[in-house]
Amino acid sequence: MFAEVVFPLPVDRSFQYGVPQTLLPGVRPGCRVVAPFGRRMLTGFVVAVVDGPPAGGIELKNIHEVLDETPSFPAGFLRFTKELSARSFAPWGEVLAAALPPTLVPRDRRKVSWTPAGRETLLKGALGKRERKLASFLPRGRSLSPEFLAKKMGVKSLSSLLARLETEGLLAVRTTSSRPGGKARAAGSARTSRQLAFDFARAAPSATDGVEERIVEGGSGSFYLFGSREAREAAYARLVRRSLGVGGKVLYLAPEIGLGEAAVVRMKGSIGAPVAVLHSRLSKTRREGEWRKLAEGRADAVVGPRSALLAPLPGLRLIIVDEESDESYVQQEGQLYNAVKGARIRAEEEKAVVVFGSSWPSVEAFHEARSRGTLITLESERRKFKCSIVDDRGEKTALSGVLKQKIGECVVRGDPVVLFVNRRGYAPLVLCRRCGHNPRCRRCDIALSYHKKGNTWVCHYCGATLPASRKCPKCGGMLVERRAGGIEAVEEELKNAFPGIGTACFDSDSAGRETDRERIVRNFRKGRIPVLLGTRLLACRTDVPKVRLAVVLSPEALLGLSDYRASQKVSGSITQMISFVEDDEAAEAVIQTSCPSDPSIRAAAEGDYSAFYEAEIDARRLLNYPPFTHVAEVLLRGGDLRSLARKSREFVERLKGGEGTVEVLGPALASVSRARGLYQIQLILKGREWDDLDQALRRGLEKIGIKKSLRLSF
DNA sequence: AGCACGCCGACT
DNA sequence: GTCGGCGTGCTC
Repeated sequence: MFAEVVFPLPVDRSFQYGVPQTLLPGVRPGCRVVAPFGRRMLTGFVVAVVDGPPAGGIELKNIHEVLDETPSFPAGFLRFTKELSARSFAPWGEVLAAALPPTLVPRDRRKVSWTPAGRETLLKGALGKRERKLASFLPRGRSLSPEFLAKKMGVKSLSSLLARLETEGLLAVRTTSSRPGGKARAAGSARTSRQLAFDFARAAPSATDGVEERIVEGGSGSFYLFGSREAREAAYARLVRRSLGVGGKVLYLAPEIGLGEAAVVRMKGSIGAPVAVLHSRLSKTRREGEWRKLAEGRADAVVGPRSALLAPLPGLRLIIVDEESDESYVQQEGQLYNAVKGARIRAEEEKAVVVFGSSWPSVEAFHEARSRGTLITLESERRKFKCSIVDDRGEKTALSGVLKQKIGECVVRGDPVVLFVNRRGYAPLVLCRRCGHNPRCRRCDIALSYHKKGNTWVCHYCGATLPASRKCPKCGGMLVERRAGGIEAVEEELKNAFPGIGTACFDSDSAGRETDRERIVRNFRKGRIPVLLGTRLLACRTDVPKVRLAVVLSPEALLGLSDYRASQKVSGSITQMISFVEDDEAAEAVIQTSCPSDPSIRAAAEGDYSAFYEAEIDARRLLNYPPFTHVAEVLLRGGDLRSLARKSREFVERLKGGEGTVEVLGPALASVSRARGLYQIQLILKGREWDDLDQALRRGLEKIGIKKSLRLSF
């Protein structure tokens, strides 16, 4: 018998192993195994078991150990992840590893430390330059990993140095396995679970009857719920209850961690279903606990952000993807898959119903739902609050006079105000008055922003921080901040206009940790902060009480030029931000912008999705963008611009050498041409059929030894 | 990812 | 002239 195994490595293929007699009954698809790979021992996953040896007569190694008594992954989950990995260009093994808590994917870790002999030699000063440098990063008595040390020392590889010192007996290399002693531990104590609870008192619309029917039948299906948050949640409640009623499990995806938690909290009431929560910020042990709870069937539902897509849910019947158009679901740098696409695949492979929902859908999804007849428009009352647009061209200050007056009225009345400023820090650009130079990040091709708090220059791309200076580093001239209000500048202006006013900033600088964020929201709720300022970080919170006045400053700043999704992004963000306003005739939202006549801003202000959709879908049709074509955005990265450029041309050559027509834009330097010390070259591929694009990408990426990230439309 | 093999610059 | 850097390629 032979096993096909995939490993959590950037290697997109499986490897065959022999199965020794002693392990025979235990090796089944979905099991975690330990197997020799090169000269290492790795944890991998059995994806198939076959009788005959593979053709080609390669000498096979044997599986070393089986870690599971019951497979970690059921057959349906394997099918789902295989398809997800193929469609995302992400190695299957990496996807499977991402589906497990890290504690269940043991890895050998090497640590080096000085031996007594090494320490002695070092003290005597009998070692060379290199060795002394190593010693400065590796204190006596410490054990550190070779990778960590190499990074600290700014070297690509330390292997030869370490190997030599080891053979000389000066350095000790210890290999530790994170593998726990025994097999899968016994089921943990059934800690009190969270209660999944929607508000059932609210009369839900019968619009979802068809969906409920499908859930009860137990087939797969896909639907789109279009409507306000309140209307959607009422509908979700019905669907969740129906699904649990027939013994089906529920997967509920929400955009951000904060949102996920808030959603759980809001599901108060009771239907007695234990809910697990999964997100990457949980501690390793918590994550394992929640994972086991689900795998062992002790929880009926899971709530979480994109990563919860891979939660174990035996008997899954319903997947809800709320805020479908949210960017956080999308496959981006460092992220393996698109969670919206993944939800659909999972529903297909595991015979579940997937329900997407939003009050401002992505045009792609809306178009698809409409043409397939799976769009469900939820009845919502006409919104009552007023929304106006203020033109800020010609204003000298960040807050226009009109705006200040409105804020003043609220402050006097004691009504809380929320103000969205989509720019961190104080000034987004610092310029030298004499030579025009502006300080830029050393590792990224972007201007540093000035942050008054801490008096620093910050790179908003890589997070690098430098002490700010008043003088130009180039010519010594005076530096001036370009007055284009960051959140700190707006706060300052507010304090000048309303001396003594209480404010707080909700952004990644002032509210980096979740505890800070909760404290700010709590204080705001209690009325201790009359005006709350926030970036997009605040926009995705759902635990902020509604206000009488919400202000959106410069939403056009979110417009990335040359991005076909810009209108979608801007209008979606505005919709999210103005939803902080109470739905009342006396409440108001104000959008202050330098593009007051932009159609997508206007549509969002008026809450008129169909106006936005009709205009946008026409534009997409005219310019051959999704949903009428498929687009892949490819970002290639490398430290050396020359070889990167050469490789990107090679990539294009290979793309073109096949059947099917694929339009290639680029290669061109990305808008941020250098990030974290790496140059970035961008390509955009368009294809009428997904298959054309898929095959072209496969041809291009084959054996291309290059750092890449993809963003695929679906 | 990590580890081995193979080719060019700064040291004995 | 070697040592030791890192680009390239492979791992059942």
